[in-house]
Amino acid sequence: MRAVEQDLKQIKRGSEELLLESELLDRLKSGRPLRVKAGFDPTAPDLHLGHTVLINKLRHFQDLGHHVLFLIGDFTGMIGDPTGKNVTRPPLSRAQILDNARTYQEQVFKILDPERTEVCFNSSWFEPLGASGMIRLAALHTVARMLERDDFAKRYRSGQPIAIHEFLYPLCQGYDSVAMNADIELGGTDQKFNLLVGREIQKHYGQAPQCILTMPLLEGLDGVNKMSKSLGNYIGINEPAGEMFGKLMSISDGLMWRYFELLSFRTVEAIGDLRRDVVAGANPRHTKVLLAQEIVERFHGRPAAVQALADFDARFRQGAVPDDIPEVDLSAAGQSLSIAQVLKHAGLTASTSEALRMIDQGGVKIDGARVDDRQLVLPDQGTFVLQVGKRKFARVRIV
RNA sequence: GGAGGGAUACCCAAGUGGCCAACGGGAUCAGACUGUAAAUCUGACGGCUCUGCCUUCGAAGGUUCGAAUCCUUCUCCCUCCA
Repeated sequence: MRAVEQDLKQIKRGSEELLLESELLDRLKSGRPLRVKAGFDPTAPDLHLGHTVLINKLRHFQDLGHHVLFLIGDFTGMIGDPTGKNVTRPPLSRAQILDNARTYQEQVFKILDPERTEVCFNSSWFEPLGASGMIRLAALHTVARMLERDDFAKRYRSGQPIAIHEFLYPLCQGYDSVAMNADIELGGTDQKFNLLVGREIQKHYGQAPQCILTMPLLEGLDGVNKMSKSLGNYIGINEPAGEMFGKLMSISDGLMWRYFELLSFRTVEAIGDLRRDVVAGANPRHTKVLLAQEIVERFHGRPAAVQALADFDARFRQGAVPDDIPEVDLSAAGQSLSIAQVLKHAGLTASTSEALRMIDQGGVKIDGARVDDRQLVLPDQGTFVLQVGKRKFARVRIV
């Protein structure tokens, strides 16, 4: 009995909301491994730190002996989850979805225990369901109840289009819970509506409604929007150690505490101590280094994390050129190339116009020396290190 | 089916015949200051063989010396009525 209380505490830690706690407690007391569901849309092929908030929690469940059902929404992916979106998502092709799903599985086992994870694809029950089954499913819910959902209501009010199939998404997600016979489903706070629909649908199918555990959404690098691939404000867990470290260092001081809270495995007390130190005058930069080190170490190991810090210091505190920069070979074809052309072809700028602007603004360097002359012509052979801004480098060899 | 409103660059949004590559805000990028933080200041922000040229204002035609702006048709979205 004591253990069950402990487990519940561990489960709730860091979470936003647990519905209904009493139901979950009863299920925990039964002693059987719970079926823990979490769904992922294979819309983006890379997992990022935002996803790991939830995956870490799944890992907690596994550590407590429960069974994780990792759902890849290969069917619902064709709909595209409208959650939090103010526009209709373009549907993905079948091939894209399968491709993305594979990448998902590879990455998720960096955190989850494969032995206690069951990977499911919801096409396996939606394909057999058929059109008639889908209509029966759709009959279980009303338009008015769908419009209760805030983002639908907003879009409707502000004159944004809502396609009919977007209404199907919450229903499908709910039916997933039926098909998987889920005891509890995890999701971001933005998923609450969908998760609740799952309870309704389960009741219709004679199942005990699942419990719901929502996790806070992790803000992206901008500190405002939630971390997402499509907004480009994410840190992918497959990113190179240096990349990951750099991105973590670029977050704002305020956001850093949020990341500590949701990503760090440090105890609540330890984080509180760090915060006190900063308030007392410690340089927040050092604290941020601790965070960045911890996260990089988790995905790349200790040596890589140490190396990333060393590289970072060399590059930004001493202005050194990083070791592993892209190398580009360009053919001069007998004639000399203008600097703008080279920058464009090396992929450092999107266009020659942009290259010229960067030069005008003093953002371009060759072998460490600033370029002032937008007409500059490079010799028809040789190797140069080109830099645009603080972070874009390329070693260009002209032959 | 009927009536009305709308579509402008990454997003929001001005512009209703020449001064428009298109006001303004946001985002972004560069420079300065820093801790690749925040805040602040400066600048840029369609493309090119770049003191000039080319292509953009839902699409296609048309009127005009000249159109994002006027006309026609089409596509899409919204609102109200049925």
